[in-house]
Amino acid sequence: MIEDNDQIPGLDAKASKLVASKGIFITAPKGAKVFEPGKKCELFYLLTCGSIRVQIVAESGREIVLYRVGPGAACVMTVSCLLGHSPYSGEGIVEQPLEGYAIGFPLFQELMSSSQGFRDSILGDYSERFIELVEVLEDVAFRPLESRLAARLLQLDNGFGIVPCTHQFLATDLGSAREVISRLLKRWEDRGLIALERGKINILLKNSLTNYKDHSRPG
Amino acid sequence: MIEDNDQIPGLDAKASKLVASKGIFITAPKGAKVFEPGKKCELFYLLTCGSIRVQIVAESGREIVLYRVGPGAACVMTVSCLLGHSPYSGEGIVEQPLEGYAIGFPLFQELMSSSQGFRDSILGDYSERFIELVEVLEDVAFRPLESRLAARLLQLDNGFGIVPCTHQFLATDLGSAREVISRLLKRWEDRGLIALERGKINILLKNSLTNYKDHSRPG
DNA sequence: TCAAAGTCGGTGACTTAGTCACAATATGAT
DNA sequence: ATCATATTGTGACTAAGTCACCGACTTTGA
Repeated sequence: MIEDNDQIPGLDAKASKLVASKGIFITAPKGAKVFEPGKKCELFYLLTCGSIRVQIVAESGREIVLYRVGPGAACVMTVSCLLGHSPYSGEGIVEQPLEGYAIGFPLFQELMSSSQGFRDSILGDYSERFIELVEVLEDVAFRPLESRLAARLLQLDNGFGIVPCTHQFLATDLGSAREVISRLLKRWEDRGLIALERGKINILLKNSLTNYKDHSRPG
Repeated sequence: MIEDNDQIPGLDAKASKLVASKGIFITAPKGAKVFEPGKKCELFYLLTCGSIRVQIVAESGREIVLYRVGPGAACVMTVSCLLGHSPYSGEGIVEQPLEGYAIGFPLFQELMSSSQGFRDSILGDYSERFIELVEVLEDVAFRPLESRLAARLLQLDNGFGIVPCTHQFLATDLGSAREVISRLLKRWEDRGLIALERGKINILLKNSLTNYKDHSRPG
């Protein structure tokens, strides 16, 4: 539970109090499914800690990550579904163990009309997520997979040229298929750019990877 | 110019007056480019008539339509760029000859803080466009082109089984390439589903097209 | 009315990406 | 050690996009 003098990230004192008193305190473990495609949307989430990964899923199992939600940020897909009374089109997976408050539509509306700060933050989140979503679409539709994979590897580099993740993780992250990622990585290994281990990728020639990355887009 | 007793679609009387007095009245012919990738965003548009097609463009020239803006609707990409002070990531093309008002950031903010109706309409537009954008992403990333093409043809059917458009139009609309569309159409023509003419497609077997459409997704 | 320029559609050859069906190997738990 | 599971490797195939053309039709202007 939240202390009296604590605040919920993204809310002012008054709104925090309202949510803490009328909302439902919730927790969820890593991997839990917060919502899924087709399900009706009835609750809005305000996180105090943890994070949720929001993604779309194909029948084939292929996934594309849309954005991630943490404390102080609103899940705009949830807002859209609440406002439009439409079912979810994506799924929300707990990535970091979660704590926060769930509120119903009436309380959500009360916050929207009473708190300028809440309104602004929702609008700001929409604004940012929208730009990002367009970027995801551009990447998926136009940018060569090779370039995106190189960019992601460099991004995930922990500073020592080591990327601790599976091929499946990368495939999901980029909205591709595991086999395709495996083949690209294998080709780079054959050329000496990287070294592959189970669950780990070692970057040997950072500069060459950067070339691949930039070949079709700055990142 | 707008009459005193007219209103700008989507705005209440007071806001209309404000925009009509402080905004710049603009017109643009079909095909005009309202904004383009990389350009700074400084004006917000309120249309009284006409429409704008908002799309992203690849280096190769391939395009994907994100949404269309008409009277009473806000161009959410413009809102995002205004709020985030970021450059446009897509381009806006006039599809139906345009009339309306352009307002600067200060006036936009004044409307946002003074008019509850304006705020609500912006938020509502975000909410709808967001859902639609996710749908576009799902289609482009997961749904077979054949299915999407069939759906679009049936959608464009004027009721007499005639679709008056070029292959290039369909390609742009679906975010594909002209040659690919031409080949799919040719195959359907060989099988007797459609008949092709220059700038026109005749649907012969509606039911078979519906099968293709539904083979991977309801529309 | 004729020719040039532009638009529209067709085609082959090639590359990239995704799908399907497996096999092989590594890891961890019991 | 053995079994279940997770991870990776591979071949064969299909779908989609790219590139480089060509030819056929339309519009326009001299």
